[in-house]
Amino acid sequence: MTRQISQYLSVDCVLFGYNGLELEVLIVDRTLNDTDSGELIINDCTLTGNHVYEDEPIEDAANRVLFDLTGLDNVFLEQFKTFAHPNRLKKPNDQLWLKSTGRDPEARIITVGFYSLVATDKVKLQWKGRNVRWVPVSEVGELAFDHNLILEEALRTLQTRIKYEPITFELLPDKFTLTQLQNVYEAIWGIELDKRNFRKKVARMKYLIQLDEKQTGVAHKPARLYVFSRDVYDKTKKELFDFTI
Amino acid sequence: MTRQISQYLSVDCVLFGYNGLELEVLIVDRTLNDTDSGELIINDCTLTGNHVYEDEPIEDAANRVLFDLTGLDNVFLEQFKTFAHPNRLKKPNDQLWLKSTGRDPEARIITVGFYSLVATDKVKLQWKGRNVRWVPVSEVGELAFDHNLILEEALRTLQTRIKYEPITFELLPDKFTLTQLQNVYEAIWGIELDKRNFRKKVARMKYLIQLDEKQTGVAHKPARLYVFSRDVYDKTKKELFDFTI
DNA sequence: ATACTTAGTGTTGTTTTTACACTTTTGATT
DNA sequence: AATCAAAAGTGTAAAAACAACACTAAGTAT
Repeated sequence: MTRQISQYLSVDCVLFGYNGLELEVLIVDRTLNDTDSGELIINDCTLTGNHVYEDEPIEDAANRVLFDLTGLDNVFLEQFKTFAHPNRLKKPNDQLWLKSTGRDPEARIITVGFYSLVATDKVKLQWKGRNVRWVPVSEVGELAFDHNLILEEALRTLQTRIKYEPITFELLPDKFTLTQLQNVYEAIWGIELDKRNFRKKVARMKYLIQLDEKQTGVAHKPARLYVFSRDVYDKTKKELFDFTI
Repeated sequence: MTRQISQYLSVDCVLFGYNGLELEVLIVDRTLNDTDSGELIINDCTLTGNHVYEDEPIEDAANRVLFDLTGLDNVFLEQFKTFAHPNRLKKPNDQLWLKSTGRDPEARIITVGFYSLVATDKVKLQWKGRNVRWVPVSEVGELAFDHNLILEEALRTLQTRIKYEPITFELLPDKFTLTQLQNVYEAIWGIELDKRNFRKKVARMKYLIQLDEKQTGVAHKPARLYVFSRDVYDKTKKELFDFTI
């Protein structure tokens, strides 16, 4: 009994990473060869998406995509928007892609957009033999389907969400320095922040725990390392859902 | 040529209103009679949702539901989450509903959740002869399908969103008093706010314009009326996307 | 005239924000 | 051993925002 694939529902995961310098997004190269001539007919880039099995919740499908890619479970993952425009897959190349995977090119395919944050150095990437690579968000070119739109919305969501929720450390190693943390905010917002004010602000966040450890192997004064404590965060969040408008 | 309905895609609109006292949500009573005996077999309540036409963007479908209900165009409307669990419509009553509208009860039906804010006194409600009524959110009982879950998520989204975006006046008449505005926040959050601090805070919001008008027909000191200026808001929003974490 | 009801207002102490520049600590180089 | 390079780490003062708190004003109803 093989598992049935939904013919009209898919998930796309906008997988954000951080290389110490820029915000990156995971891009898949997809090539399609003509079945007869073997000639290359399409060479497109896309976000990492996938089908959903008929009996599979969409959150599970998104997690499956992430697990297949990164080998990681428990990656930060959040649904942000659903894309269902009737013409979203009606460009000629889109239609070829659908046909090549046995889909009905007339069907209205709905995709639920998730975004995800991973520490790029935590993972060894692989995906079904396809070439996947990190691309700085600012250098992403034209993507197939409506994936440029999806990326744009995901980025907007991320930029807003980090104002109110401490999720940026998901892009960093478990132990990180305050400068690294500041760099993440700067990379996501594309602006510079004041170092002293930034540090005063994070000093108030009880869930950022200073360790008795320092950076090693750097050719300058080594920075102190910090970890994020989910326990402390959950506790303070429960105490204080900030109601002031 | 009749317009085709999508067999697997729907929208649900969580329509929030405010009665001057409590936050309310629009609920539809649905009854189903046995085709043979005419006997009432189901009497369920649901949120206001509908099918999506095959050639219709989901935003249009959601706006159509709102227009059919309220006669209003340009109502505040925002997509907040998509519900696609494979078992979301597998309860016995859900299956009866699907059959009664000619749907395949086996199909996996995806619903995109929108929420919407309307000033209840702006609208005369009607919906295809069905009984629709405002119910205080705190008094909503068991709903059919997964609509209790959808309502819960919509409310959570609303509670969060009003912290950062001025959308509360959508629940009020065009001209409103500061007390009314404060009451809306209190109703949505279920807490009380300090009147003086609240007024100091809104005084800083340049997009709340004080009119040279006062309330009439009240048996006490009449309050000044205010309007929301979208122009001013859009301008200040562009100037200041608040980057501080 | 009086009572009732909601509108509207100010102060003080505390916390947060913003703007801004120099010293410290390490490894690398000579 | 001395110097250099590079990033870490730190404080202050003025302005703004926040939090707690109670009385007077202005209109209708009787």
